[in-house]
Amino acid sequence: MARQGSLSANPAPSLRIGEVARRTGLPVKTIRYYCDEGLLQSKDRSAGGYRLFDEENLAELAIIRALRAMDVSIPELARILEVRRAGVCNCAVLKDSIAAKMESINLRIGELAAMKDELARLLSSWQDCGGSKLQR
Amino acid sequence: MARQGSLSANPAPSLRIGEVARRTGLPVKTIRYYCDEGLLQSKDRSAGGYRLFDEENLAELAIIRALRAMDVSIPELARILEVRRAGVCNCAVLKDSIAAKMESINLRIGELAAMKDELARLLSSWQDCGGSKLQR
DNA sequence: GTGAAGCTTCTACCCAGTGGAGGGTTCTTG
DNA sequence: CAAGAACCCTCCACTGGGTAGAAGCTTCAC
Repeated sequence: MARQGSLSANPAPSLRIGEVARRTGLPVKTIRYYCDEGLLQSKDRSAGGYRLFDEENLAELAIIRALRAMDVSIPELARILEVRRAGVCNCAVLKDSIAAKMESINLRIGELAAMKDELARLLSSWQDCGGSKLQR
Repeated sequence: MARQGSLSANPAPSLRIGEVARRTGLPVKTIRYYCDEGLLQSKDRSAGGYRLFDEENLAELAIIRALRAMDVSIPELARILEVRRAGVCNCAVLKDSIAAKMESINLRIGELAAMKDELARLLSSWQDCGGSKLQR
C-alpha cells in the first residue's frame, strides 16, 4: 500500500517506542500494552525486533488518550479504531459510544451527588459525638 | 444451637454464611472475601469448619455495605472496623475519612462534568459528518 | 441412609495497566 | 573494532474488589 502522498502521508515507520512515549506522554509500558491489546498496530519491526511506529500511530494514540480519559474501555476503543482503520467514517459508532458515555456520566454524577448528600447528613448528625467510649 | 437470648445482645454465634448472605443481601463469596481481608471476624467455627456469625457481624456488614457504597476502600474499612472493635469512639477517624471522601467526590464530579462538556462539544462539532468515507 | 443444599478451600479470571528480571539491540565514543 | 550506555524485547507477577468454578466435606430433613 505504497501511498506516496507529499505531506505527512505515510513515511517509512521510524519511531521507536521511547520516542513515541516522549511525544505522547504515555509510559512505554502502556504503549506496549496497547499494542498487545490490538489497539495500536506498529507497522514494522526493526531487524532486532524493535517496534517501529509512524505518524499515523501517533494520531491513533491521540485518539486513544482522549477517549481513555473519558473512560472509554479498551475493547470499545479497539472496535472504534478497527472501524477507523477500515477507512470508513465511524461517526455513528463514535456518536453512539459517546452518547452512551454521557448517559453513564450523568448517572454517575447523580450517584456521587447523592453520596455527598448522605455523607454531609452523616457528618452533621455526629456533631454531638465526643471522644469518649461508645457502646457501639 | 439453641438460641435462647431475647434480644440482640451477644448470643452465641449461630448464623452460617448463607443466612448472613440472605439477611444482608451480599453474595456468600463476598462475605467470605471480607473475612479473608480481615474486615469481618467470624466469631467461631462449627465442628465441621463452617464460619459462624452473630448479630454484631451483621451490624459490621451493614457498616461495610454502607461505606463500600461510598467507595471507602477495603484497607480503610479495615482500619475503621478495627478501631470500632477496640470499643473506642472512632468518630474522628470516620469524620476524617468521610471528609476526605467528600473531597474526592467533589473532585470526581468536577472531572465528570468537564468530561461531559467535552463530549457534548465533540458531538455538536460532528453534526456535519455524513456516512461517507473519510480520509481520516 | 440418602439426597439436596450448604459449606469449605483452592485456583483462576476480570480491567487497565505497572514493576521487575533477564537478556538482546542500537548508538556513540575511543 | 570494542566498550559501555541507553534502549528495547518478552515473560511473569501484582494491583483492587470481587466473581466463577471445581472438588470435596457437613448438615439437615425425610
